[in-house]
Amino acid sequence: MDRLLQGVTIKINDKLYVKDPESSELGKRIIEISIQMINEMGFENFTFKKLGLKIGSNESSIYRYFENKHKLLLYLTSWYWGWMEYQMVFATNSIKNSKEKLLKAILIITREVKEDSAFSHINEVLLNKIVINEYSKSYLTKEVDAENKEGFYIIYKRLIGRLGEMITEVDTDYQYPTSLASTILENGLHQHFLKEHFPSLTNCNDKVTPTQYLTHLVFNTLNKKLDE
Amino acid sequence: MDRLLQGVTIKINDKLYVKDPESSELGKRIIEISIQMINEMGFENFTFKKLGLKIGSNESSIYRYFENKHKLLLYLTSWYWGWMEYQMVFATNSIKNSKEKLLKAILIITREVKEDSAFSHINEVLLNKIVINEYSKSYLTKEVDAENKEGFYIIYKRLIGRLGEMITEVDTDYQYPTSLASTILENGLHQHFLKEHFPSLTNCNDKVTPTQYLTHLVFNTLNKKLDE
DNA sequence: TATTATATGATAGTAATACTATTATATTTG
DNA sequence: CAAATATAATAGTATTACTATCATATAATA
Repeated sequence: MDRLLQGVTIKINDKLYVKDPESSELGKRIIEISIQMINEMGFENFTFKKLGLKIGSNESSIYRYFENKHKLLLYLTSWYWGWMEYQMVFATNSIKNSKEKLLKAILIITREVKEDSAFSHINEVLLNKIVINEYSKSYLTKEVDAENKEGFYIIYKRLIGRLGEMITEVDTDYQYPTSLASTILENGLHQHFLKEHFPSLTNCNDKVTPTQYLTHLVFNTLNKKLDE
Repeated sequence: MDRLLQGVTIKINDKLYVKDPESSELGKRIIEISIQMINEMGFENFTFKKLGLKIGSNESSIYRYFENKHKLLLYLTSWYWGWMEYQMVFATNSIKNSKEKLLKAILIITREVKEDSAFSHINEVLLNKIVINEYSKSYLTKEVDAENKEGFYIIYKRLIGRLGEMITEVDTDYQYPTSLASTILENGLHQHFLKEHFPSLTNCNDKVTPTQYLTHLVFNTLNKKLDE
């Protein structure tokens, strides 16, 4: 899995950056260190000035890569969903059985990322945490419709589309495949958040994963038990 | 329903305000107009200065009621969840049948608020929209654990607790009642958001409500069909 | 009625944020 | 070697998120 990633690059909407951060060392450092910093201090407290200070570069140089930190967040989260999509497609492609396929997809999407692939400047473990804690902020804005039109969320939408299709393959009669796909993605993140900060609001814990909960939810809803 | 609300007040954690906004005309205006403004411009663009300007009061006077806009958001959303809890408890109390009870609870929690009760300065229709668009921001912060300890989320937690109990009453063997309760609350809001901004990511629309989707999800998961 | 709290308003000020603009310098490429 | 390009340094602006101080209006009490 990891090795195969070497040759793969995730294509991000080029309106999200001024200059492609993949095109230079500084750009890559911006990505690498911003992931660390957003994790440590949270998106609200993170600023380009602080980032510049930490990477020993200038604030103005960072603005040559990203218009503002909101676009940077969109860039990072797009990368994450692109990476998820790649993994999901790759891992499910060869699976013939539609239930097994969906099962695998849910696993990939809702599991906690525990290992950094170490093949790029992007730390997927930290990025997963960023997505859990900050992703909603990228669309819960007054600009969401305009940005949606610009295509800033296409990867996320494509991923949900694919997952929705897998759901339909398991149960053609199910009336809410797209909603359910959205629920899996979004509530997957949410259950991880609850586990960490509101343990009394979830049954997920050290033993029970969000994946288990959501898998159970999905397969019962589709009325197709795993052992059927 | 509405009439009964007249005598009921929702008790909010008093650490959320400096001075109780219910205790004065200015306080009530702060609440009333801030709900309007957060709706119009979004939480990020909303400031106490702008609020002061609009209500013909002084920025410094608003700070005498709320430390900052984050606390104001917590106050507003706490009120909302308290109002939801009241409605839910009131409407389900007399229902003996546990399935019907849960059905009703889900309806109340996930339906779109369409009418303002007009008995207070709080516009519940707008407040519902605020909760849909801004609630996550109240807990997706680095301060969440500290604020949770302060009890800023108790009403929300209590509501989920109650809903979780209702789920257990319907199916004692179900392993994830709390997670499912959280999913109903959170994904209820999310499906409303998707309906509005990402119609391609949901099956909810003018004809199909988030309530229908979630009701179907819950009762299938609990393996107890409504017509059983 | 005079005194005194209390609430609100007006003004000023600070540090930080989120940028934009300009100029200088270093590095790469043709 | 010249020219283009990337980055750094510095300065400056409007806005935000406050804090502090003082003035004034209104209400409560002696």
